[in-house]
Amino acid sequence: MQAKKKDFSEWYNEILESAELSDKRYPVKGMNVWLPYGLKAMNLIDAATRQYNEEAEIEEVGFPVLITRNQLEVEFEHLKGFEGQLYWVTRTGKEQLDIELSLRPTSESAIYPMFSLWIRNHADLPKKVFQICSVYRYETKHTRSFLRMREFRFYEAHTAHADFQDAEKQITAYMEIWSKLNSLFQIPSVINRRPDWDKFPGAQYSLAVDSIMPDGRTLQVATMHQYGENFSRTYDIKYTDLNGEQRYVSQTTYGMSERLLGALIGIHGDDKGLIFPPDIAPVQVIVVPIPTEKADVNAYSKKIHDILKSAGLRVKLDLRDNYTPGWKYNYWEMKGVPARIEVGEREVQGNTLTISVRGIKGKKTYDLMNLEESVKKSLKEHFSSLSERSGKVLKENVKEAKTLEEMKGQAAYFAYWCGKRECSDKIEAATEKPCLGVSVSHPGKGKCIVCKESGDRSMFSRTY
RNA sequence: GGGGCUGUGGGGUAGUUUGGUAUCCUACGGGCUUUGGGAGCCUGCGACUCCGGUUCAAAUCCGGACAGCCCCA
Repeated sequence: MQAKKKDFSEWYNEILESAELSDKRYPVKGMNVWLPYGLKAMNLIDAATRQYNEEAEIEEVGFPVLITRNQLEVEFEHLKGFEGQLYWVTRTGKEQLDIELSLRPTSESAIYPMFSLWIRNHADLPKKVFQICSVYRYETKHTRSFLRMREFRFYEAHTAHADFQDAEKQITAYMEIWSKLNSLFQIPSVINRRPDWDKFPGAQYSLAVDSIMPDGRTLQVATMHQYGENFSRTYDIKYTDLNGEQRYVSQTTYGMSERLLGALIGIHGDDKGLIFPPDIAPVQVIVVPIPTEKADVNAYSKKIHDILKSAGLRVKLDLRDNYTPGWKYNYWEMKGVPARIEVGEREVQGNTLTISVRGIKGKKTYDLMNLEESVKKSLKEHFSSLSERSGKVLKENVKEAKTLEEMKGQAAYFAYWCGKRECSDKIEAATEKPCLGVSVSHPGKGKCIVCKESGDRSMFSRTY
């Protein structure tokens, strides 16, 4: 396998294939096949998302993939943002369709006409829904597994509120959801408020979670948008307030995608392969027997497996006899399994188990009596070493810059910026790093790095 | 959006300049043997991206499509 630091891009491509996450040989550009192991990881991300949305009282819904031309052809800047990227269904096997249908690039235009029917009076508000679905964007010529696809798994929440203040509270709630999710993921990231010229089409403002990849580029993994009344005026979403007056709702949305998985792979992996955080690992514990004639290691391994399984852990027993134990160690390390239990003659005779934790050197021996707690302790050790490493990525790859010269390195940079496009253009021209906006998660005040007027700590980096 | 490079068994490749029998590694199937950090031997299966052109003859030369990678905007 390619060393991760030497050629991140090559490493990333290789690991997707050898860890059997995704098969990119499918003959349609930008559309890959989800393999079982990759899909399991993605489904675990789904599960966490579902849980936190439910806790935030956002209800899951499922909207159709097709959107009529009428729904889309509302005169509105939102659509202009996607115009060139739409896939159209224009005919059936035999005839042209009277009303052409588009594959959703995102679901505002699918959901909001329904909001307009559902929302009648103040008692219907706030209305909060989300869905997990595939979306379709015919955009880039440079596609990349999980990071830039023409079909990709999308998480989108849409809310409607009685007034702007309530909608603003929702943005805060989104940040809490992200923070819960990232307490599982440990993705080093910065939240930035996108410059006006780079916000989502139709939004009043957009906040983005930019994750930092090991090569110093950033990857946008989540966005939260304040729509205000921009969409409700277009899609006629009104309610009757307490005074009997008709009012437009204020709306918000957040979006995330399979990029989350791409970010997890990119951030945590090493030269041996993947490293999954325990909550996202399709297999948390692998049990590898070491065959010998002197003890029944398989029965002992099976016992360990069964105990852990009934304790609710995702555990697997590798009984294949055509591979050596050493081969299996490498294989499951490459697959990113957090903990490995080795069972040989010594363990059986001593009633012990040997645990090796991915990403930590050495092995530890525990008494079989303490099986469950030893494994859980090992998973905790795994998680804290993983989050320590990811904290270092943030420190090493996001630097404070006082001059343009300092911003020319291979990293992402914080610099003070006055907010004028003229200044950010100058920065980009000099450093090849576009402006990601004023940092919300790492705020600060100082003089603009270009014009010396007062400014805010802002982020600049090359992006994926 | 502009430019460059590349498509050979499942994966990685030699062969392409100079047209003529397609190489090796790995994976996979079968068999024997082995197993405390990627074992060994025997044996077997399997490929020139697609469409068109040039030619007695095309993996090789030409054109296009599709796909992948890289750089720039």
